Parts: sequence; C-alpha cells; structure tokens
Amino acid sequence: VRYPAQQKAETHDKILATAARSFREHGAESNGIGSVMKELGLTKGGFYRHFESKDDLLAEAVNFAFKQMGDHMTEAARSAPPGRELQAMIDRYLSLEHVNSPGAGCVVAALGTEFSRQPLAIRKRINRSLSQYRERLLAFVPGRTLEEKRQRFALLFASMSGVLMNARANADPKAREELLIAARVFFTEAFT
Amino acid sequence: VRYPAQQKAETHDKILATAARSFREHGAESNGIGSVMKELGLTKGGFYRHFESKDDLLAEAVNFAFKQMGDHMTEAARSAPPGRELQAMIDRYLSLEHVNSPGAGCVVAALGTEFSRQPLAIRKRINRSLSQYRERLLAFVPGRTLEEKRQRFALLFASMSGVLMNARANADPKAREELLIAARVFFTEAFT
DNA sequence: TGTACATCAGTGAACGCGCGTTCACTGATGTAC
DNA sequence: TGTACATCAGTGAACGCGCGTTCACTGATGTAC
Repeated sequence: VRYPAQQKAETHDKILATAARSFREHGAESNGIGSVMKELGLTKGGFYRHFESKDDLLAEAVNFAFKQMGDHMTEAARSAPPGRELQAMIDRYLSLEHVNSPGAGCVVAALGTEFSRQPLAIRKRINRSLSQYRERLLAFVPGRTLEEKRQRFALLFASMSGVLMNARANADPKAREELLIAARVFFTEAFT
Repeated sequence: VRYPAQQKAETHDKILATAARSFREHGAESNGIGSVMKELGLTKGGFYRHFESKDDLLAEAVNFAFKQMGDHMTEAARSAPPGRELQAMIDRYLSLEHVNSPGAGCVVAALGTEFSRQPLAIRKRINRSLSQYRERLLAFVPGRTLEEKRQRFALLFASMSGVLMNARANADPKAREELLIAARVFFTEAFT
C-alpha cells in the first residue's frame, strides 16, 4: 500500500505526542513501543519507519514534552499582569492541576530520576532539550545578567520539579495540597 | 539442606541491602530480583522464602534506604557545631559525593518519579517510611511548632531532592557543580 | 493521455531475551523420644 | 546418650509474558515515459 503524501509526517507526530504523554504517565521503561502503536491503531513493526530505536523515541518524546511544557509556561506568563510573569509560572507549575496531569506536564517531574541512567548520547539530547526550554523562559526570570537568569532558572525549576515529584508520591491529598501551597508562597517570595 | 540457625535473617538483610543499593543505582524496574540474588551468589527461586513479591521487596528496600539516609543525615548533624546542624545536613545532601553515589543516597532523588506509579498499598508503605525519616530529622529543623518543622522539612527536602535529581541528569560536570553550589547557598539562607 | 514501473508506510509473524513467579526436590541441622 | 524424624532455606528447571527488534511481504499512489 502506498499511503497519502503527508501521512508519514502525521503518523510521526502522532507517535511522538502519544509517547510523550504515555511515558510521562506510565514511565518510559515498562510502557513501550507496543502500547503506543496499539493506541494509534498501528502495529509495532511499523514503528521503525519513524524512529531508529526505543532510545531515539525517548529522546524525541522528551524533547516534545519540553516544547509542550514551554508552551504552557509561556502562556501562563503572557496572560499575567506585567511584572508578575514569573509568579504566574510558579503558580501554574505548582498547581493541583499539574500534579494531577503528569501526561501533559513537566517531564523532569515525571521521568527525571531515569535521566541519569540513560546512555550518554541520549542524556545529551535530553540536556539540549532542557537548555532550549530554559532559554525560552529566560525572559520571564529576573536577574541582571543572562548568566544570573540562567542560574536562577536552573535552581528554581530543579527545586520545583522536586516539590511536584514529592507531591505526586504522597498518597494523602491533604499533604499534597499543603506542600504545594507552602512551596508557592516560598518560591514566590524567594524568586520574584 | 538445613542451614545454620541465624542464616535466614542474615540472607534477608543481605537481599535488602543489595536491592536498596541496586534499585537506587539502576532503577527499580529494569534491574530485578535475578541480578540481586545473583550478586549474593544465590538462585532467584530462593527469593520467595524472604519476600512476598517484587513489590514487597521494593517497599522494604525503600524503607531500608530511608533508614540508611537517616543515619547519614543524623551523623552529619551530630558532627556539626551547635546551631549549624541543618546547614551541615544541607551541605551533605547537596554534595558532589551524594551526586556521585546514588546507591547509598537519597532514595527520593534516585527513584522518586516512580513512586507515584506504584500500587496504592506500596505507595502507602513508602509514605510511612518517609514519615519516619522526617520525624527522625525533625529535631534539627528550626521552627516554633512541630507542625511548622514538618512543613519546612517537607518543603526543603522535596526541593533538594529535585536539585539532586537535576544535577544527576546533567551530563556536564561543571553545570552540575554550579547548580549544587547555588543551591547550598540558597537553601542555607532560606532555612537556617 | 495512457501505461508500466518504482516507491515505501504499514503489516504480521517471528526472533531471542529477561522478567516475576511457581514448584518438586535436597539434605544438614534441630528436635523428640 | 543415641536414634528417628521433621524442618525449611536454598536449588534449578520450568512457566507465561511482554519487551525491542527484524524482515519478507503488500499494494495504492506517485513518477517516468
């Protein structure tokens, strides 16, 4: 069967979007190619027309997730009153909604502990995606120099990813919410 | 073969210690019962005389890791000058040594993103272990009331676990160290 | 314009592999008498 | 004190399962003439 002209690009994007969500929801290790392709109504044999390997897909899916998250954060910042962009990003990041929707949220808070165990080549691709994410959001971070902004961003987002991860790990909804509230107050005071 | 009297307890502890290290180093999903038992010179069939299931081992290994980490933190606090206990804990937690030895370090920074995907029963056991860890270290956290100490501990350790996770994810040693330094300064100022 | 042919996204079966789990068995030690 | 027996930690082979990957094949469409 020869398939319509742009179908390959569309299928490629669908695999990426589905994998990016599925990996964040269920983990990158146990949940695999099979379930992603099945969800799209395709057979797993066809996967290799689109990606070199599972590792390749992981790197691309993480990149997709960072772009998606960058969109969310940018949107939050843009819809905030002037001077309150970073606070809006903090509030969005540390929201109950974000805790409850890992599949559409920060990929570091969802898969971060697995990154250090990836092959070096994959880790570097992930680092590059994170850098691009950082550069996009740098405009909303206070600081005198670019370097100072980068440092503050790294510290703030690393810390917040830990808070989000811990909130999700906690089975008690009340404890989750208290941690989020305390963290919103704390990071807003410290960084804005 | 009937084995010497206390051998069962010894083997049980060895499995626990080995699993706690191996899971933190290689992840809890891919690395499994087989490699833990093999490392101890045992066959995997014998595993089920000691633990109900893989999940059971995971919960116990996480508990073991929290106790071990509690020892490390307590030791850091006790060997610090009076009034500087928390700072010593922060410095120890955010050290290069901790980054480079995940197998003996904080289990949240090593496996945290997988916790939210565990069955509820396992998640509750993990939460209980974390609570015990928190209560042990509470004495070194400033605050007027117990509740205030608990809240500060939760926020500080969740944030620091994110920093550690992000440092490990970064393939660039220089960036890792800069993040650690900035974080040590920041958390010391904010919490001590 | 019509015809012959090349393309290649997707199929579906097969591959080896390691996983968690089960189970009949072993046999040196502890216990009962 | 000596003997018969029960115990049970650990063995090793087997189980079904899903994983990532490979590959010969399909056949509607795009291209060349």
